[in-house]
Formats: sequence, C-alpha cells, structure tokens
Amino acid sequence: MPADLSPVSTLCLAILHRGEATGYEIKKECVEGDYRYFIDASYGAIYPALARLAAEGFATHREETQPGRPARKVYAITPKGRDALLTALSEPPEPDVFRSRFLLVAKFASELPQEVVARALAERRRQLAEELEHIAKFVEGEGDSPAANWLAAYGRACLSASLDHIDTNGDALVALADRPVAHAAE
Amino acid sequence: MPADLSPVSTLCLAILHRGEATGYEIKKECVEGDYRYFIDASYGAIYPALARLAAEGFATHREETQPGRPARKVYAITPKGRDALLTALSEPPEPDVFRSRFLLVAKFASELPQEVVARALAERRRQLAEELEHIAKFVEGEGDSPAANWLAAYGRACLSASLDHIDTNGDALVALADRPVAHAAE
DNA sequence: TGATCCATGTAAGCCGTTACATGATTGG
DNA sequence: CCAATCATGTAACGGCTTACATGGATCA
Repeated sequence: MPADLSPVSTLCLAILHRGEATGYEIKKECVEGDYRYFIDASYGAIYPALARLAAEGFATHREETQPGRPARKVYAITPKGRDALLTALSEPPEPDVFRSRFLLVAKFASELPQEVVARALAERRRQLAEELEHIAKFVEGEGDSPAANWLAAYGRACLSASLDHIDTNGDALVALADRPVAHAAE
Repeated sequence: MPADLSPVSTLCLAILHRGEATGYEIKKECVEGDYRYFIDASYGAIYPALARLAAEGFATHREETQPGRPARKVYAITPKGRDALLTALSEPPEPDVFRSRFLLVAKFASELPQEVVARALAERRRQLAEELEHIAKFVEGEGDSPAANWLAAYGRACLSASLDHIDTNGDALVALADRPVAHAAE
C-alpha cells in the first residue's frame, strides 16, 4: 500500500527520478530550478520527507563524507519509489492554482496612486521576463527530454502572451490610476 | 498603525470595498466569484478575520434577522478600513504564484500511460475553458469598472494563449506517453 | 573580515483546513 | 424525501514556515 504520498514527498521522488540528490539540492531545485512550478518546499518540509521516504523504502541514501565540507546524504529512488511516484501522478490531478497579488492591485487601479500601479506592473513584467529567460536558457543548454521540450514550448507560449499583453496595454492600466496625490503611507 | 493585514483580511476588505457582504457571501466570492485569483479562504479563516476587522475598526457590522433563515451579519468597510486596504495594496507586491500539477504530469509524460496524460490534458483544458467562460459572462453582463475590464482582457489573453497551445499541441504530448500497457493501479 | 555557499537537522509556533454543531427552507 | 442552500461559528488537528544550532571553505 503506497500510503499515498504527500505533495512534498511527491516532489522529492520526482526530482530523485532523474538522478540522485541531497536535500539541499532538492530545495534549490524547487526554488530556482525546473521544479518551481510544482510546490515550494522548505528544509523543514524536505528533510523529514526524505527521512520518511527512506524509512518506507521509497528511497535509499548513502552518506558521502568530503574533506572540509559537511557530510552529504545522497538519496536515490528505488523501484518501489518509482512505482509510487507514477501511481501518484496517475491519480486525477487537482486543478492548477494561480494566485496573483498583481491582479488585485490591477483591480483597484483606479483607487491607487499611479506609481503604485506602475510599480506592480513593472514587477510583474520583470517576473515574466525572468521566467522566459529561464526557459530560454534551458532550451539552449540542451534538448533534455521531449516532454521537457514540450513543457518549455508551452511555458513560452503562456508567458509571452502575458508579457505581450502587459507591454501593449500596461500604459492603459496606469492611465486608470489616481492622479499622483500620494495616498500611500509608509 | 494598521498592524498590517493578513492575506485573508485583505481579501475581506477588498470584497467589502465594493459593497456590504456577509461572511457566507465572501466565501462564495473567493471560491467561484471574481476574487478567486487572490486567495482561497475557508469559513474557519473568514469568520475570525471579519470579527477581528470589526474589533479593530476596519469594518462595522449590522445584524439582519430574517424569518425562517439564520440571522445574517452584514459587514461594511469603514474609512479606516479603506485606508488600510489601499496601504496594504501599495506595499511592494509579492510575486505571483503558479502551481501546476498538470505540468508535473506533462514532465513525466514519457513514463506515464497515455490515458493518464490524455486525462490530465483534458482536465487542464476544461479548467481553462471554464475560466474563459467566466470572463465572457462577466464582460457580457456589464462593463463594471474600467479596471475590471482591463483585468478581463488580460485574463482572456493569458488563458486563450494557454488553451490554444493545448488544442494545437496536446496530441503531441499524448504521443510521447507510454504505450497503453497500464502502469497504474487503482 | 564578513557574507555567502555548502549541508543537515530540530523545535516552536502560526495559520488555516477539516469536521462538527445547528436548523429552517426550497428545489428536484 | 433527500439534498442543497443559507448562515454562523468553534475546536482540534496538521503541516509547513521560521528560526535556531553548527561550522569549515571560499570569495569579494
């Protein structure tokens, strides 16, 4: 009985699926790496999850001592873990979640000072550009797997549509904002 | 000192900003309504938040007894609450969050049975279509505020780009999947 | 020399979900 | 007649973040 996986465990197994990793590496991967669209876990979630996975036979670990550096625990997925991962992924997926502070600011554009709206827009723009660049770097780097390339193309399509719209219509949103009377306190 | 607002409180004030509401109505608004892109709060979060807002002078409430129905507590925002909301919205926004189970399934397309990939794709498609329809209904209904219309146009641009890509390239993703040997247990 | 990276882990505490309690009315 | 809607709240439980503890190496 796979005792079904928590989201963090699923993430760990997904990352381990493509190769060995330490907790530290997994954390980096899900903050900056290719896995940041799934869930965002902290050390306090990852280390216990890995320990649990190892205890239940979904992963093994090997200690790697290295001079002058803390010892690393390198985890590897087991066949049982691979099975559990694929089973978890085969379950009907929960809906995707998009939570946007930017949209809330946009909704209140006419009540907010222009500079606030402009800043939120610029920030959103920056974020989109950064994500697009991340994809570009990935594709350039190599063609990984066909599935990863599909993802990259999909991501590019969604992100660039969003960015284009902001570039074309951003000014119109700023124009809706309050004259700069400075509502804001700080 | 506004003692800055929790996300749930901010949501409540945002909804109250456009008119009076009860906790029950706020909950509906942030699950099905126009506010579902901000945060997704439950009763257990909303009722205490409203009580706190009232206690701190950000909102007032009036009891409304009605025959045969439970009494409603209708909340209204105060000038102080309006200030606190705008101040909160003026703070540098946190980055938008997109968390997708679908993308994880897509990433593992070549390891998963075709029907699983096809189902995830169909589900994602359905979700996008539903959100587009929601926007269409909103725009058709009336033109609300200019800012709301801007949001609708932006949402349409993002969602339809995503939907188009899935409609055009979805088959290619399914083609990457495992032959239907039925990995999955259930 | 001071920050940042590497590296693992624990403990406390917050925040929020889930489930429960209550109950009349309306619609299928 | 059963389910869902309207309507408010509380209590327990759980999971995750934050902060802490530790410490050498490297880089600016």
